[in-house]
Amino acid sequence: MRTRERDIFRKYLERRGLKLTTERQAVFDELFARHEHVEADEILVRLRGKGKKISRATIYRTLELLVDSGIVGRVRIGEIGYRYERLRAGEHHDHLICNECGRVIEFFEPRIESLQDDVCERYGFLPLSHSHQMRGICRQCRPRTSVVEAVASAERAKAGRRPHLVH
Amino acid sequence: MRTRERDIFRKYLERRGLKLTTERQAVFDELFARHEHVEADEILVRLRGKGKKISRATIYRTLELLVDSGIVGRVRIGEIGYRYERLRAGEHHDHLICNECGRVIEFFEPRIESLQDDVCERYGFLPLSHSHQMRGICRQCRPRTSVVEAVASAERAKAGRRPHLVH
DNA sequence: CTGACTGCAAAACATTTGCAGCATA
DNA sequence: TATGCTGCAAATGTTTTGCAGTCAG
Repeated sequence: MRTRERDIFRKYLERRGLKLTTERQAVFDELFARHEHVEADEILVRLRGKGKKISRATIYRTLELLVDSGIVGRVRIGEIGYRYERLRAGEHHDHLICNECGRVIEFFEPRIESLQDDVCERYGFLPLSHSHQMRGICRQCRPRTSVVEAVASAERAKAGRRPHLVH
Repeated sequence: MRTRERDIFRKYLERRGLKLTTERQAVFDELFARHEHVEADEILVRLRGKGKKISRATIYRTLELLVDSGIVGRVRIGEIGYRYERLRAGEHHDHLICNECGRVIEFFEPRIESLQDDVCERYGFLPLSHSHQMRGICRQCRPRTSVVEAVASAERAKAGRRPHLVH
């Protein structure tokens, strides 16, 4: 399975004379095994856990190729470092990130997308990419989190040098 | 000038038994001297340029206090590190970032803000903060940048490990 | 005076890179 | 077989921290 993306990747490599090595396949598989937002190091740990021998450098190098080939996206979700997510061709989404459990919810709101274009036009700005995310408390965590606690949670997140984005 | 923010900061420090040192004042002044999006290191360089003796560690420690006091915002604008910007009470804005010249344009679109709330409601998500930015080519850089070049610019940015956000 | 602050240098982190040996097309 | 790949370890760049001396309230 995941033949479509695998083909894209394979062709991407072929076209520039690169090789589809076992390591590259392993990273690909790990990333496409389930739909998640993974950190580079998580991939290393998971693969090592499965007994595969691979180095951190190769993970990073492969992730760069995957992102470049367009089938994987790189987003800043935590405060530090990046998360990688598989992309479905032509689709696009932004993120809601829970400060409590770290859950990442994807959303797509066409009216926001179109207003973005309006804004760009207003400033004579040619948009090439955008990044939009909201942080807060997700539905699952809300029942056990009052608004007061939510603010405290934001504080905690800040103190712990985790989440918290400006505004 | 900048009495208002200076007072907020002073009170913020007082309330927690912290001290308003010359170094903290210097960082404050540098940040509020003009309205820009500055990197920690830029502040160091500027202050040193003015003959002030201050260490990088103190800059970072002071920036944390300023952000915490609410009068300064910390945003990810470049690919690496943060930028700091003074905030005006109650105001909020998001950013357009030029891949060519690095210029940062602030924008505020109430309809986007309100749609954000809609999205959150839809997912039962309690929003606490958000981060929204678009990358592309600004008005000043567009005349000398065709669309084809713009894409190339995005590529360059990627290769140079600069700009480029996913999507 | 005393607890808070500073500078320095070292540590921490995520990520990148140089290099010598290894393996895929 | 010839590039391109890999792992390793060292380098990077930003931000944080421990510590001993210094200073604001």
